[in-house]
Amino acid sequence: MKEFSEKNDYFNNVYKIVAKIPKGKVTTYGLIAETLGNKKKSRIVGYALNAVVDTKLPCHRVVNRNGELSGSIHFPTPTLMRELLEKEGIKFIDNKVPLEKYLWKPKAKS
DNA sequence: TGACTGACCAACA
DNA sequence: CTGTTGGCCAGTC
Repeated sequence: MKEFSEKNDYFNNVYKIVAKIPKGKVTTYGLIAETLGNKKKSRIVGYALNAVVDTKLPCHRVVNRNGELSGSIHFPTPTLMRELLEKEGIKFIDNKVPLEKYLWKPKAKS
């Protein structure tokens, strides 16, 4: 049985942070991973969103380091991700998000 | 049980 | 600039 150890809840940490992303802002996998510990875990962040089916998580606000919607391919429709972000007031540039404007920094602790 | 895969990132040739 | 390699963790076959 899995205990409630924080080390085992790496996914949980990701969900918590992603769920806290304010509207009209975006964050990156690497940034979340770095906040949790190391950037090398960035893979786990992306994997967490795919492994767990939780529509409550604004996964569309999570982009890669380059601001590209790499996760959009896993959405019901590849354009859904962009539509949601645009609806929140985010302007796309070359099919990417200008992180300098909309980048939101997650906090390690609530 | 062991090996492969995956929504990433950074360094190196 | 492109291609390859290493690193992390969890889930699936």
